[in-house]
Amino acid sequence: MLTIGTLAKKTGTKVQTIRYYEQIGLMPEPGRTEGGQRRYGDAELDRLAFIRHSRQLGFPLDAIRELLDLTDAPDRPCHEADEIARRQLKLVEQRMERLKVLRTELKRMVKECSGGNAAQCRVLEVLRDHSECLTKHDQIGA
Amino acid sequence: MLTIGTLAKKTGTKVQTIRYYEQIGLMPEPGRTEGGQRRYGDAELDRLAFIRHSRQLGFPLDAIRELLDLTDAPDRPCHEADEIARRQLKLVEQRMERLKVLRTELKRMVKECSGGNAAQCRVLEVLRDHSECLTKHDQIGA
DNA sequence: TGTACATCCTCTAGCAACTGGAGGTTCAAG
DNA sequence: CTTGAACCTCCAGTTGCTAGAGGATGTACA
Repeated sequence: MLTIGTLAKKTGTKVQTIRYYEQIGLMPEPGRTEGGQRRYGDAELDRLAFIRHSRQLGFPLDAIRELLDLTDAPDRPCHEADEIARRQLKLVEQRMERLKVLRTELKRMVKECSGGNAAQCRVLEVLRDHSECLTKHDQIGA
Repeated sequence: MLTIGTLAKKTGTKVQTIRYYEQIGLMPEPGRTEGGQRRYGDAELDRLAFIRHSRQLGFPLDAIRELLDLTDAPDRPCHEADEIARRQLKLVEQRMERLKVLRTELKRMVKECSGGNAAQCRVLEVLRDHSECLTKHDQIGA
């Protein structure tokens, strides 16, 4: 039986995060001691490790929820999990594409900076005037 | 004189976002009509365009605030803006590195999926067991 | 058995950067 | 003068946590 702190350490999660996962129904309500403290078993440890690993791979919690449903129903076809992973892969690739464009633009801005004062600053100038950009970058975020 | 809606259209911003920028002090409080509606001039249009473009390049609002301060003080040295851009460039490059690792892992997962049911699913298996990963990926998010 | 103190509990609020909706007012065209 | 699109304020929600207040519990050691 593990305390929440031990579980946290073993999975590299913060205690509050575990409670948060419980709150949103991603982790089950565990058993409690007489005094009301949570105690976890190996099943919960596995589940949390799964969640954390999926997060590290960038899966959003909703996707993880679906994946967990699949592990709970081992006879359902695999392609659903495959689908989710493919979706995530696509997302990652899209983000990389966008970042590539941004990197190019930023590199150019930094390179052209000749070190005068703000009035002649190329960085500020490029930001001021979108038309100076060599590439289109219309989506926000990264 | 522009209404908030026209300003929004011209800059590709949502109306609410403009009001939000005003609320957090990124945009100035504009003039109002007798009835209390906001009216904007060209200075505000330029400022908002600057903000939006910076956001498209991934700059966080805090950084944009600094950049705006610089454009307001044209005799300050340029290297501050340069610094901010460099910082952003570094961030973008870090994100790309992380995404690259994730992409590799996800690709492998998807490739190994042979299409049985969830019990034999490679995707789920890899997620279950971190030790199967070829690379380390310890940071969450992307 | 007592006590110290690390860890646990719940609850609330905050982060970034918006977005959406309710419920009501104003503006401009016809 | 009416109509209806666009405006107003205020509040709540998004994602995925994180931090803190204020108090209870569990365990090791004397």
